Amino acid sequence: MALQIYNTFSGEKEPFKPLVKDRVRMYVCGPTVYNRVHIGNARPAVVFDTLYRLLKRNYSDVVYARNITDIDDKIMKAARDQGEDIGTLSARFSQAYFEDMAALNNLEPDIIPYATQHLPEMIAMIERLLDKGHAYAAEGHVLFAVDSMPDYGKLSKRSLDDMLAGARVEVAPYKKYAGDFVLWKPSKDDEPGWDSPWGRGRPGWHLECSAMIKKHLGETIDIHGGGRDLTFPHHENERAQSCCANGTDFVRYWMHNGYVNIDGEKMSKSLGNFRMVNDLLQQYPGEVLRFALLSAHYRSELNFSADLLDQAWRSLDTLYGFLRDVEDVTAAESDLDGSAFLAALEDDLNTPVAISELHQMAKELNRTDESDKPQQKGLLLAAGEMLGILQQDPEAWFKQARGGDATISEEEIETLIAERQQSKKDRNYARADEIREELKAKGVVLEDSREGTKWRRE
RNA sequence: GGCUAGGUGGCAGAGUGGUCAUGCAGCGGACUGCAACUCCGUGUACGCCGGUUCGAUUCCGACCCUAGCCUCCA
Repeated sequence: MALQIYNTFSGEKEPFKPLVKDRVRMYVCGPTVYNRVHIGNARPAVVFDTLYRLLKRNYSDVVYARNITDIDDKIMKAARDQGEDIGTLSARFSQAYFEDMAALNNLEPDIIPYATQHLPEMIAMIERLLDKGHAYAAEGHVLFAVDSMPDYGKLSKRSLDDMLAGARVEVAPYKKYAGDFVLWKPSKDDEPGWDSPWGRGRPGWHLECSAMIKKHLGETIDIHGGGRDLTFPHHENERAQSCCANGTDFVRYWMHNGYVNIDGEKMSKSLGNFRMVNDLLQQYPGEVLRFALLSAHYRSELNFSADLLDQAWRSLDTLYGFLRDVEDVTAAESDLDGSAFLAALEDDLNTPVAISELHQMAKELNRTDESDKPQQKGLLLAAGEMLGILQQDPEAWFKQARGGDATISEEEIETLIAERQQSKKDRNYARADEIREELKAKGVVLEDSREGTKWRRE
């Protein structure tokens, strides 16, 4: 079955067809780098990374861009608070972001554009919008005139009247119309700014994505992704800018992931109920976090809890356990073509079902004849790679520290295991059991088998 | 107030007009010196009330509840 994608724009699942055969251009909104990211911010990165892996498998020419917003009022505030230059601050947090994303096994996007490196493109786009009558300058600002675009609001499915009726914000005096949004705003002398035809200032938030997409991916792209909360106003406004400036279709498939919730509430910086990726990484392997994020369909909300992470960890243990049993089997080159696993991913990235299929593949690997194991192992590893999991050495997986620091070293464990082997040989089972208990108390579980004793931390 | 999503077994989470999701946990059994791993077995799940239907968790309507967006936000 061919890839199906739910398109926010149409509100329906649609067959995916790239604009140009075998060529896919995808853009995902990245972070505003003024502090470390939380697990909710990580969700789109993991979801669209998984989609990227699938696209690369199915199409020969895929380009994935994920931006860094490095100019923004929040960055300015954070820099001021810390007596730091905005460039220094944003460089530090973009680096931290890359580290967090790498820990979650996200591949690097092909292009990582920075807003501050695209001021000329943004200014050019504003000029274009002014020329075409879609924008106007007022009091040092340039605003986009939303009523100049007939289908403004179509992406987020709301009418201007509805929005204004429910508006809770004061309307700035320089706006001709309450729904108009800023393309350019003036900077005070002590604020970062760039020279422009409208004076020294800085761009509005939505503009960077429009300008960078046009420059790096073209006027019409295939997929644009991000969190659900970006649908409005960010993506609606991006669409308005790009469609009006370029005069062509902007995005063919809009994709939005659901939120990560805590106790049924959206995780957000303003609510203060967020969990930083970096903090979680002190307690859980990145792979566990990734697995947890993929355990729900990307459009659903995902309730985040310690229980969820523990379940993810146990599930990965089971899968790695099967792989450990076939460590001496060389995996064959296996093709996922026609597999239920692939069909699940191609059905609007149904990762819960894909994971279910992964378990079935692992079971199959476990029960199949020796002669078929290389093939089955290859399949399982290939499927794991599509999801960005199961690529570690199984032994290393089980020996990694759990929940922070290891209280006993590998050498000490090996010594005790050797002593226990001897005790067993001497039929001193009391001592053997004592060692088992001692290790268990230190979070080490022993598994005897014909080949010897294996251990893992838990 | 306007608009948009949802409500599935202890937990997580798919899906479907009529046999089964799946995983984690639990329980029983096999295996094991004891364990662990693994294997086998195991649960009156689909918010509430009506309607359509031979049959609805799945379709339709009302109701209740939850979350989100309308303001920076993945």
